[in-house]
Amino acid sequence: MSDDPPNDAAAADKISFRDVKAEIRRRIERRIWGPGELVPGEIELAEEFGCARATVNRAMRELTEEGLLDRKRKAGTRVRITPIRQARFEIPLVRAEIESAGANYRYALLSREVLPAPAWLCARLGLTPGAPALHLVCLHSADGAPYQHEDRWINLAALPQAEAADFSTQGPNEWLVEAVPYSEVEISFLASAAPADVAVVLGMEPGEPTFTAERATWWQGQPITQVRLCFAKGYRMTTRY
Amino acid sequence: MSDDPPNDAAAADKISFRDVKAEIRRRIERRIWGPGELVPGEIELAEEFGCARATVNRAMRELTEEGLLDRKRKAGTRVRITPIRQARFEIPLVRAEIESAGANYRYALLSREVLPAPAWLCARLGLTPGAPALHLVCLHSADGAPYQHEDRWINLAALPQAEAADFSTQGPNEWLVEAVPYSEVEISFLASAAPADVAVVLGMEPGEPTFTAERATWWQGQPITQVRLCFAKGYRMTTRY
DNA sequence: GAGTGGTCTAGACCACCCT
DNA sequence: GGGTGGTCTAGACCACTCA
Repeated sequence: MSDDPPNDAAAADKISFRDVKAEIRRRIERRIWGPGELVPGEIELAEEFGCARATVNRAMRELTEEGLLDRKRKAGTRVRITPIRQARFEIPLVRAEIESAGANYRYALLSREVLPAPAWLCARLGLTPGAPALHLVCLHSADGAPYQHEDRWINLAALPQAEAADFSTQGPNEWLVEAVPYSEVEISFLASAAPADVAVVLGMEPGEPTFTAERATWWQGQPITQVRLCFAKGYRMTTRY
Repeated sequence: MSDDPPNDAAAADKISFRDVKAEIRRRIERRIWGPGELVPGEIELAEEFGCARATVNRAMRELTEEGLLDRKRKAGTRVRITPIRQARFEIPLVRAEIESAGANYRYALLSREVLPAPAWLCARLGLTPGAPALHLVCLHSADGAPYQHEDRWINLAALPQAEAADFSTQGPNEWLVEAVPYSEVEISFLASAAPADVAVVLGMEPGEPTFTAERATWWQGQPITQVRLCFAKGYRMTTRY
């Protein structure tokens, strides 16, 4: 009862945009504001909550980003009829993914060759036919168990220094992150049948389903690399929202 | 030459947080500010750009969210050593996904039964054993071709009105979005071998790889539904970032 | 045309946390 | 301890778009 400490929820010091956000979210979830319904304007809400309009604005802006609201000038703000469900996945380096699971990471280079880029790769990345490419095949393991098979092509025209790089101890992924960070990426996830060579390495039967990621990367419009990652049996990509 | 229209890029009216964001991003991409490096403080940048600190703040806050920067009070702002690569996927209703591809959507209910929830389901959702559940199997087609097989369980203890709902023309997904919007979701993606019944429906061989999503849903802490979605051959989930 | 959201500003206070 | 980011405020102007 002494003086009130600034820690508990009851202390109504100043309204944060988080408070506003939470309250608005509550009203949507409890259907106080039903789907498709027009919600009060920023000024009105600012008065109700006793805060500045900017505070309400930030709250509603973030809720819009999260797919709960739909805002239009003049028309006002509405609760989305169908909330946009979106999930965010982090795309970690394999090493980080394995180590953060508390397992021991190991990397092995299975093959390396310099070839003219095959036709499908040129089509995929927009390469000039016959451009020199570095083809790498690698295995990433967790606690000694195969975890991910990596089949990578690097455009040597754009990244000639890759030819001199030593990929026997460092994975191409980590090398590339250092050499060409902040690039533009297209990524796909699919289920594929493990080709024989991949299956052998991952300890599966050929044709068994393998969770697969395909990633193509550009840097300032220039094609850099394309990779197919096949995960060992039982892999799942999970998230909450 | 009359008066200057406010349309072209050269018109330097007022600095937007977008401008600041783009410029900072440019400096990071071009390694003017290298990985791990400390970048100037908000006040300094605000002076450089000739704008308010709040403007710089918003720019840097968003770049932090996008995984390019790392901010700590007192320590200042640094370029992330390894940028966090993250991808955002929208989780659309199948119907929307199919129709937005310009195809004709069709829905069919394959089976429906009320059962006590099986043990695995209770474990997954945290249900009391023996709770009544509605089990639905459906098929979603695009232009007459099978697209997605849906195997769903609904917790009737939480959603008794589901038992009376007519799922012969409307998919459970759409019904649930109306009945229980804004719920909490855990979703996984994996590659699985198509079970015989699924394979038949999707026109695949049993055991063939199928891209699979598993989704569990709660509402205010209460388990609502669990679904396994198997996609037809060739499905990919793609995004750019 | 007018109302709503979108953004910028200038100033202020605070919390956190490195040196 | 002090510097940095985090946030709120009050006011202002603008752009879009609906009626």
